[in-house]
Amino acid sequence: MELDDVVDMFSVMVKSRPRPSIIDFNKLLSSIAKMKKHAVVISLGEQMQKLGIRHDLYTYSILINCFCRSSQVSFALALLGKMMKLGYEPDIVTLSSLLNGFCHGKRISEAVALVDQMVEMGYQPNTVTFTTLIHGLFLHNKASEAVALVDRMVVKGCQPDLFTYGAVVNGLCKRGDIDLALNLLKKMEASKIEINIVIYSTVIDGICKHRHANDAVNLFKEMENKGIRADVVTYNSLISCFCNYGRWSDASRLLSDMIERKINPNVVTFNALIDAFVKDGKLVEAETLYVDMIQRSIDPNIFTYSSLINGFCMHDRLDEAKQMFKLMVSKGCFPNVVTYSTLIKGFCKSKRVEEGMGLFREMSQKGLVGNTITYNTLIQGFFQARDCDRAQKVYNDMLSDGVPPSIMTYNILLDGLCNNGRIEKALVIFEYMQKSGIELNIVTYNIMIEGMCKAGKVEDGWDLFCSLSLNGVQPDVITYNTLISGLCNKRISQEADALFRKMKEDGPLPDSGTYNTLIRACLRDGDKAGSAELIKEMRSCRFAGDASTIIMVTNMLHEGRLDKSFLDMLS
DNA sequence: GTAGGGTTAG
Repeated sequence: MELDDVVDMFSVMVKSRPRPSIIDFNKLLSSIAKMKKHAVVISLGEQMQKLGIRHDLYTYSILINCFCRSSQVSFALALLGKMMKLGYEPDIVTLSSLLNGFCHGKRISEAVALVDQMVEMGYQPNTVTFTTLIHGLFLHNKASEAVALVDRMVVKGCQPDLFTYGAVVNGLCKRGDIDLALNLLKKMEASKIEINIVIYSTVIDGICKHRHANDAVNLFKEMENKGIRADVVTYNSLISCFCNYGRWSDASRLLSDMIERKINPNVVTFNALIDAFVKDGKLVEAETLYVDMIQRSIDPNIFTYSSLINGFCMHDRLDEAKQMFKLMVSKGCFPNVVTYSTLIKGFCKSKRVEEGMGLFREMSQKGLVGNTITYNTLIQGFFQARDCDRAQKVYNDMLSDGVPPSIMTYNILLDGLCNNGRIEKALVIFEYMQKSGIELNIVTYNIMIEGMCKAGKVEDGWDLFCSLSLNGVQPDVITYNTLISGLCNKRISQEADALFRKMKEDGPLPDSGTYNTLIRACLRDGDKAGSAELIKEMRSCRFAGDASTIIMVTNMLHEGRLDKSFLDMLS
């Protein structure tokens, strides 16, 4: 039955005489609660009150549960007080509802206290009570308390059931505590609780995400040897895991394996494969799978379309991306903020930021709210189009729309300003960031060091580099390369060499960029021996001359300033 | 007639 029908029935019941019993009203409220329409239940409860239809213990219990489910624990508590005044003693069910409310709100300490109070008041907590609290503890990142509670409930004579183990296993796997989860599987076997496929799939998925894929396959085999048959979800976890590691043949072997076993792949299976192919630049394969899934009568959904749109955008095939966008709408599958952001990014990357902005307005008109990523994309788009003012305006809009900037937002701002010759403005923002305790990452510093070097302020870049360790940030290869390049361009070769030595002593490994920058600097200085030395070292690290170095050497060759052996050395 | 959990994909 639909919600409307049930509500209609309520009005009929209210008018009919004699009035139906409170039990009938409770049944009706309960059915609405099962549809998760908690607000409706609450409002019908109020109407009953006004019409003089007295609540009983069950009515209160249902209403308290609905208040808790809709994050209005304080109202639930008020109702509990009211019902107790009327002489109704709450039972374990009502109190467990309340417990659930505390757990889902930010009141985990009250949840813990409630269970203690229940015991003091002579209630015997059951598996539902404990499971609810365990779930709450995981929600609040208190995994060890949750695990300890499983043991404590056993001590209190309450055997964990499948629900309890499900909650714990899931909580542990999400955190990557795989060993603890595996221990629990053993415990379940010892206490003769049948481990079902969902529990196994949970653990297999956890291993996929936090351990080696082969370990997941081993558990998969172990499970099947015990006579528990994998289902599509189990396969989906493994397939997406293999895809993430680029193990295409393993993934497709699993796909044919499941088809052969008549475990039908579903939309999730195909989405995992399509998305992974797209991200790896294999758009043709992704499109083939898309055709394949349609042939199997599996309907693409918003994930499928968004992945394919992303694929077209990555290859700058914006017309096809837009076509796919229109297609999904025509199929009744409506784009969300991710779909729009993907498309907006495609347009921005293609220097068509105005069209990106148009899409942003379109999505806002449809009631979709841009998130941090959406705004970041547009800000970056305007900077790339050298329109600092519009970029700045989008940033201001972001703040006034209440969307929180991330460190990525700031990095985009700093980078955009630096690249558009507005280093002074970037410095103001950078100082603001330092003062307001925003956690800067190495990318932030790299942007500023590069900006300073480009603006001819290599000394400032050097100072900033020296401040890194004070701020607890490790320089990476880009930091070194940027500063080395800045020093070379300023013809401060000795400092550049010193930095290169420091890098080799206690920094990240030099890469091709490091060597090429130094080699070009040597050549500019006319230091043939030094550059030959560096080239030798670079080659021994299996790097080769890059385009700018080769062009430079070729030019010098033509000018007769170098002999041909130099070019040969480079590659 | 009232309470709890768990798996996959952007």
